[in-house]
Amino acid sequence: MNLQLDGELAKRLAAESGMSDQDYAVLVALTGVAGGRMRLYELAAILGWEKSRLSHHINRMVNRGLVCKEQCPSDRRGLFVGVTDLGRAEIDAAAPGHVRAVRELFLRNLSRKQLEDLATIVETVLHGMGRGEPFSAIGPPDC
Amino acid sequence: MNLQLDGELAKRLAAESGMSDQDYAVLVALTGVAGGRMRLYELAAILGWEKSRLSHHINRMVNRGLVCKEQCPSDRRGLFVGVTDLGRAEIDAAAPGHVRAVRELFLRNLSRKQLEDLATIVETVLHGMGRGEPFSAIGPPDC
DNA sequence: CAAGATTGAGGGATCAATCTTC
DNA sequence: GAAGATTGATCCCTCAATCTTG
Repeated sequence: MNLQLDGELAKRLAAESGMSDQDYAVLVALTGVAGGRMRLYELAAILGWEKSRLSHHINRMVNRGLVCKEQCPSDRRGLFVGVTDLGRAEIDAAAPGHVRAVRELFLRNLSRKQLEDLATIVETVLHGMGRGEPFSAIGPPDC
Repeated sequence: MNLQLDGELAKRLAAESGMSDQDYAVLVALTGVAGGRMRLYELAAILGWEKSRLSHHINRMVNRGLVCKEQCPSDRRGLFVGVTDLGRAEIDAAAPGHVRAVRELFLRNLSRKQLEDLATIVETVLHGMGRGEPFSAIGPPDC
Protein backbone atom coordinates (compact mmCIF):
# COMPACT_ATOMS: atom_id res chain seq x y z
CA MET A 1 0.00 0.00 0.00
CA ASN A 2 2.75 2.37 0.92
CA LEU A 3 4.56 1.79 -2.36
CA GLN A 4 1.43 2.39 -4.40
CA LEU A 5 0.38 5.42 -2.39
CA ASP A 6 3.75 7.14 -2.25
CA GLY A 7 4.34 6.35 -5.89
CA GLU A 8 1.06 7.84 -7.01
CA LEU A 9 1.46 10.90 -4.80
CA ALA A 10 4.98 11.48 -6.09
CA LYS A 11 3.82 11.10 -9.68
CA ARG A 12 1.04 13.65 -9.24
CA LEU A 13 3.27 16.09 -7.41
CA ALA A 14 5.88 15.86 -10.15
CA ALA A 15 3.27 16.25 -12.89
CA GLU A 16 1.61 19.27 -11.30
CA SER A 17 4.60 21.13 -9.94
CA GLY A 18 7.80 19.60 -11.27
CA MET A 19 8.91 18.91 -7.71
CA SER A 20 9.93 15.62 -6.16
CA ASP A 21 8.67 14.39 -2.80
CA GLN A 22 12.06 15.21 -1.40
CA ASP A 23 11.97 18.79 -2.64
CA TYR A 24 8.55 19.13 -1.07
CA ALA A 25 9.72 17.78 2.27
CA VAL A 26 12.66 20.17 2.38
CA LEU A 27 10.51 23.17 1.52
CA VAL A 28 7.83 22.21 4.07
CA ALA A 29 10.46 21.97 6.79
CA LEU A 30 12.07 25.29 5.89
CA THR A 31 8.89 27.29 5.44
CA GLY A 32 7.56 25.94 8.72
CA VAL A 33 10.22 27.68 10.74
CA ALA A 34 10.77 31.34 11.57
CA GLY A 35 13.00 33.06 9.02
CA GLY A 36 12.59 30.20 6.57
CA ARG A 37 16.12 28.97 7.25
CA MET A 38 18.00 26.63 9.50
CA ARG A 39 21.30 24.83 9.89
CA LEU A 40 21.96 21.84 7.67
CA TYR A 41 22.31 19.45 10.59
CA GLU A 42 18.95 20.60 11.98
CA LEU A 43 17.27 19.97 8.67
CA ALA A 44 18.91 16.55 8.44
CA ALA A 45 17.54 15.66 11.87
CA ILE A 46 14.04 16.85 11.04
CA LEU A 47 13.91 14.93 7.78
CA GLY A 48 15.71 11.90 9.18
CA TRP A 49 18.21 12.03 6.31
CA GLU A 50 21.90 11.31 6.31
CA LYS A 51 24.00 14.45 6.04
CA SER A 52 25.53 13.23 2.81
CA ARG A 53 22.15 12.78 1.21
CA LEU A 54 21.05 16.21 2.37
CA SER A 55 24.23 17.82 1.09
CA HIS A 56 23.74 16.32 -2.37
CA HIS A 57 20.06 17.20 -2.44
CA ILE A 58 20.48 20.77 -1.26
CA ASN A 59 23.06 21.32 -3.97
CA ARG A 60 20.56 20.21 -6.61
CA MET A 61 17.93 22.51 -5.12
CA VAL A 62 20.37 25.41 -5.01
CA ASN A 63 21.06 24.84 -8.70
CA ARG A 64 17.34 25.09 -9.40
CA GLY A 65 17.02 28.20 -7.29
CA LEU A 66 14.65 26.76 -4.68
CA VAL A 67 16.93 27.29 -1.69
CA CYS A 68 20.16 29.11 -0.94
CA LYS A 69 23.10 28.68 1.44
CA GLU A 70 24.34 31.29 3.88
CA GLN A 71 27.37 31.31 6.12
CA CYS A 72 26.88 30.88 9.86
CA PRO A 73 28.51 33.73 11.75
CA SER A 74 28.97 31.91 15.06
CA ASP A 75 30.40 28.63 13.73
CA ARG A 76 32.60 28.77 10.70
CA ARG A 77 32.03 25.08 9.94
CA GLY A 78 28.30 25.63 9.65
CA LEU A 79 25.85 26.72 6.99
CA PHE A 80 22.28 27.92 6.90
CA VAL A 81 19.88 26.76 4.20
CA GLY A 82 17.07 29.14 3.41
CA VAL A 83 14.06 29.15 1.12
CA THR A 84 14.27 31.55 -1.80
CA ASP A 85 11.34 33.56 -3.11
CA LEU A 86 11.11 31.07 -5.94
CA GLY A 87 11.04 28.18 -3.47
CA ARG A 88 8.25 29.83 -1.53
CA ALA A 89 6.27 30.44 -4.69
CA GLU A 90 6.70 26.85 -5.83
CA ILE A 91 5.53 25.27 -2.61
CA ASP A 92 2.64 27.68 -2.27
CA ALA A 93 1.57 26.59 -5.73
CA ALA A 94 2.11 22.89 -5.07
CA ALA A 95 0.68 22.47 -1.57
CA PRO A 96 -3.07 22.68 -2.25
CA GLY A 97 -2.91 20.04 -4.98
CA HIS A 98 -0.80 17.77 -2.84
CA VAL A 99 -3.11 18.06 0.13
CA ARG A 100 -6.04 17.34 -2.15
CA ALA A 101 -4.29 14.24 -3.50
CA VAL A 102 -3.56 12.94 -0.01
CA ARG A 103 -7.18 13.41 0.89
CA GLU A 104 -8.44 11.77 -2.24
CA LEU A 105 -6.12 8.77 -2.28
CA PHE A 106 -5.77 8.12 1.42
CA LEU A 107 -7.88 9.98 3.95
CA ARG A 108 -11.12 9.83 2.02
CA ASN A 109 -11.17 6.03 2.07
CA LEU A 110 -10.79 5.55 5.81
CA SER A 111 -13.13 6.14 8.71
CA ARG A 112 -12.21 8.24 11.72
CA LYS A 113 -11.81 5.05 13.71
CA GLN A 114 -9.54 3.48 11.12
CA LEU A 115 -7.30 6.54 11.14
CA GLU A 116 -7.05 6.38 14.90
CA ASP A 117 -6.31 2.67 14.82
CA LEU A 118 -3.64 3.24 12.19
CA ALA A 119 -2.03 6.00 14.25
CA THR A 120 -1.85 3.64 17.23
CA ILE A 121 -0.36 0.88 15.09
CA VAL A 122 2.29 3.20 13.70
CA GLU A 123 3.23 4.49 17.13
CA THR A 124 3.35 0.99 18.56
CA VAL A 125 5.62 -0.37 15.84
CA LEU A 126 7.97 2.62 15.96
CA HIS A 127 8.15 2.42 19.71
CA GLY A 128 8.86 -1.31 19.49
CA MET A 129 11.70 -0.56 17.06
CA GLY A 130 13.19 1.96 19.46
CA ARG A 131 12.46 4.82 17.07
CA GLY A 132 11.10 8.19 18.19
CA GLU A 133 7.52 9.28 17.88
CA PRO A 134 6.27 10.02 14.38
CA PHE A 135 5.17 13.48 13.22
CA SER A 136 7.22 15.07 15.99
CA ALA A 137 9.18 17.16 13.52
CA ILE A 138 6.43 18.65 11.44
CA GLY A 139 3.43 18.48 13.69
CA PRO A 140 0.31 16.32 13.44
CA PRO A 141 -1.32 15.98 10.04
CA ASP A 142 -4.31 18.23 9.41
CA CYS A 143 -7.29 16.13 8.46
CA MET B 1 6.84 3.82 9.93
CA ASN B 2 7.22 2.22 6.55
CA LEU B 3 10.45 4.06 5.88
CA GLN B 4 11.94 3.06 9.20
CA LEU B 5 10.75 -0.52 8.96
CA ASP B 6 11.78 -1.17 5.37
CA GLY B 7 15.07 0.59 5.96
CA GLU B 8 15.93 -1.50 9.00
CA LEU B 9 14.82 -4.74 7.32
CA ALA B 10 16.89 -3.94 4.23
CA LYS B 11 19.91 -3.12 6.35
CA ARG B 12 19.70 -6.39 8.23
CA LEU B 13 19.14 -8.43 5.11
CA ALA B 14 22.13 -6.82 3.43
CA ALA B 15 24.30 -7.33 6.50
CA GLU B 16 23.38 -11.00 6.94
CA SER B 17 23.22 -12.13 3.35
CA GLY B 18 24.63 -9.47 1.04
CA MET B 19 21.30 -9.30 -0.76
CA SER B 20 19.07 -6.31 -1.35
CA ASP B 21 15.33 -6.30 -0.76
CA GLN B 22 14.87 -6.37 -4.50
CA ASP B 23 17.06 -9.44 -4.94
CA TYR B 24 15.07 -11.13 -2.21
CA ALA B 25 11.75 -10.29 -3.85
CA VAL B 26 12.88 -11.66 -7.20
CA LEU B 27 14.16 -14.89 -5.67
CA VAL B 28 11.00 -15.37 -3.58
CA ALA B 29 8.86 -14.99 -6.69
CA LEU B 30 10.97 -17.38 -8.74
CA THR B 31 11.38 -20.08 -6.11
CA GLY B 32 7.66 -19.96 -5.39
CA VAL B 33 6.76 -21.26 -8.81
CA ALA B 34 7.14 -24.70 -10.39
CA GLY B 35 10.44 -25.04 -12.25
CA GLY B 36 11.85 -21.95 -10.56
CA ARG B 37 11.52 -19.93 -13.72
CA MET B 38 9.04 -17.70 -15.53
CA ARG B 39 8.77 -15.17 -18.31
CA LEU B 40 10.11 -11.69 -17.65
CA TYR B 41 6.74 -10.02 -18.16
CA GLU B 42 5.14 -12.40 -15.63
CA LEU B 43 7.77 -11.56 -13.07
CA ALA B 44 7.29 -7.86 -13.75
CA ALA B 45 3.55 -8.20 -13.13
CA ILE B 46 4.05 -10.16 -9.90
CA LEU B 47 6.54 -7.67 -8.51
CA GLY B 48 4.68 -4.65 -9.85
CA TRP B 49 7.86 -3.38 -11.50
CA GLU B 50 8.32 -1.63 -14.81
CA LYS B 51 9.88 -3.87 -17.42
CA SER B 52 12.83 -1.53 -17.76
CA ARG B 53 13.56 -1.74 -14.07
CA LEU B 54 13.30 -5.51 -14.13
CA SER B 55 15.55 -5.78 -17.15
CA HIS B 56 18.28 -3.74 -15.47
CA HIS B 57 17.93 -5.62 -12.21
CA ILE B 58 17.92 -9.09 -13.74
CA ASN B 59 21.10 -8.23 -15.59
CA ARG B 60 22.81 -7.36 -12.33
CA MET B 61 21.58 -10.58 -10.77
CA VAL B 62 22.78 -12.58 -13.76
CA ASN B 63 26.20 -11.01 -13.32
CA ARG B 64 26.25 -12.17 -9.71
CA GLY B 65 25.11 -15.65 -10.66
CA LEU B 66 21.80 -15.59 -8.77
CA VAL B 67 19.55 -16.08 -11.81
CA CYS B 68 19.99 -17.00 -15.46
CA LYS B 69 18.17 -16.27 -18.70
CA GLU B 70 16.85 -18.88 -21.13
CA GLN B 71 15.29 -18.52 -24.55
CA CYS B 72 11.59 -19.12 -24.93
CA PRO B 73 10.90 -21.72 -27.62
CA SER B 74 7.36 -20.65 -28.46
CA ASP B 75 7.91 -16.89 -28.69
CA ARG B 76 11.19 -15.67 -30.03
CA ARG B 77 10.73 -12.25 -28.46
CA GLY B 78 10.51 -13.78 -25.00
CA LEU B 79 12.88 -14.89 -22.28
CA PHE B 80 12.64 -17.04 -19.18
CA VAL B 81 14.41 -16.05 -15.98
CA GLY B 82 15.33 -18.92 -13.70
CA VAL B 83 16.91 -19.30 -10.27
CA THR B 84 20.38 -20.81 -10.29
CA ASP B 85 21.66 -23.24 -7.66
CA LEU B 86 23.56 -20.37 -6.14
CA GLY B 87 20.40 -18.24 -6.05
CA ARG B 88 18.52 -21.04 -4.32
CA ALA B 89 21.30 -21.48 -1.78
CA GLU B 90 21.40 -17.76 -1.04
CA ILE B 91 17.72 -17.36 -0.43
CA ASP B 92 17.54 -20.53 1.64
CA ALA B 93 20.27 -19.06 3.79
CA ALA B 94 18.69 -15.62 3.98
CA ALA B 95 15.02 -16.42 4.50
CA PRO B 96 15.00 -17.58 8.17
CA GLY B 97 16.81 -14.47 9.34
CA HIS B 98 14.55 -12.22 7.33
CA VAL B 99 11.41 -13.84 8.65
CA ARG B 100 12.77 -13.52 12.16
CA ALA B 101 13.47 -9.81 11.59
CA VAL B 102 9.96 -9.18 10.29
CA ARG B 103 8.53 -10.90 13.33
CA GLU B 104 10.77 -9.02 15.72
CA LEU B 105 10.37 -5.56 14.25
CA PHE B 106 6.78 -5.71 13.09
CA LEU B 107 4.53 -8.62 13.98
CA ARG B 108 5.68 -8.99 17.56
CA ASN B 109 4.51 -5.50 18.45
CA LEU B 110 0.94 -5.81 17.22
CA SER B 111 -2.06 -7.70 18.49
CA ARG B 112 -4.09 -10.08 16.37
CA LYS B 113 -6.82 -7.45 16.18
CA GLN B 114 -4.42 -4.74 15.10
CA LEU B 115 -3.10 -6.93 12.30
CA GLU B 116 -6.63 -7.59 11.11
CA ASP B 117 -7.49 -3.88 11.28
CA LEU B 118 -4.35 -3.05 9.34
CA ALA B 119 -5.16 -5.60 6.65
CA THR B 120 -8.60 -4.05 6.25
CA ILE B 121 -7.12 -0.57 6.04
CA VAL B 122 -4.62 -1.63 3.40
CA GLU B 123 -7.28 -3.32 1.32
CA THR B 124 -9.61 -0.34 1.62
CA VAL B 125 -7.02 2.19 0.54
CA LEU B 126 -5.78 0.08 -2.38
CA HIS B 127 -9.33 -0.54 -3.50
CA GLY B 128 -10.06 3.18 -3.25
CA MET B 129 -7.04 3.86 -5.43
CA GLY B 130 -8.26 1.41 -8.01
CA ARG B 131 -5.34 -0.93 -7.37
CA GLY B 132 -5.69 -4.70 -7.13
CA GLU B 133 -5.78 -6.68 -3.94
CA PRO B 134 -2.52 -6.94 -2.02
CA PHE B 135 -0.67 -10.23 -1.43
CA SER B 136 -2.40 -11.76 -4.43
CA ALA B 137 0.90 -12.58 -6.06
CA ILE B 138 2.74 -14.27 -3.25
CA GLY B 139 -0.04 -15.48 -0.98
CA PRO B 140 -1.03 -14.31 2.49
CA PRO B 141 1.73 -13.68 5.02
CA ASP B 142 2.33 -16.48 7.49
CA CYS B 143 2.05 -15.18 11.04
C1' DC C 1 39.50 13.69 18.61
C1' DA C 2 34.50 15.21 17.48
C1' DA C 3 31.21 17.80 14.76
C1' DG C 4 29.53 20.09 10.45
C1' DA C 5 29.69 19.48 5.93
C1' DT C 6 31.46 17.94 1.13
C1' DT C 7 32.99 14.72 -2.41
C1' DG C 8 33.24 10.74 -5.57
C1' DA C 9 32.11 6.17 -6.65
C1' DG C 10 28.70 2.67 -7.28
C1' DG C 11 24.15 0.69 -7.10
C1' DG C 12 19.28 1.62 -8.13
C1' DA C 13 14.93 3.70 -10.37
C1' DT C 14 12.62 6.18 -14.13
C1' DC C 15 11.81 7.80 -18.63
C1' DA C 16 12.01 7.94 -23.51
C1' DA C 17 13.76 5.78 -27.45
C1' DT C 18 14.77 1.58 -29.77
C1' DC C 19 14.81 -3.17 -31.59
C1' DT C 20 12.71 -7.48 -32.75
C1' DT C 21 8.93 -10.42 -33.24
C1' DC C 22 3.90 -11.23 -33.16
C1' DG D 1 0.60 -1.38 -34.82
C1' DA D 2 1.26 -3.89 -30.32
C1' DA D 3 3.93 -6.81 -27.14
C1' DG D 4 8.34 -8.45 -25.06
C1' DA D 5 12.44 -6.81 -23.92
C1' DT D 6 16.82 -3.75 -23.96
C1' DT D 7 19.50 0.50 -23.75
C1' DG D 8 21.29 4.98 -22.30
C1' DA D 9 20.67 9.22 -19.90
C1' DT D 10 19.56 11.28 -15.70
C1' DC D 11 18.51 11.63 -11.17
C1' DC D 12 18.62 9.90 -6.47
C1' DC D 13 20.61 7.31 -2.32
C1' DT D 14 24.39 5.11 0.31
C1' DC D 15 28.85 4.46 1.80
C1' DA D 16 33.50 5.52 2.81
C1' DA D 17 36.90 8.94 2.65
C1' DT D 18 38.02 13.70 3.28
C1' DC D 19 38.34 18.53 4.72
C1' DT D 20 37.86 22.19 8.05
C1' DT D 21 36.83 24.09 12.40
C1' DG D 22 35.61 23.44 17.38
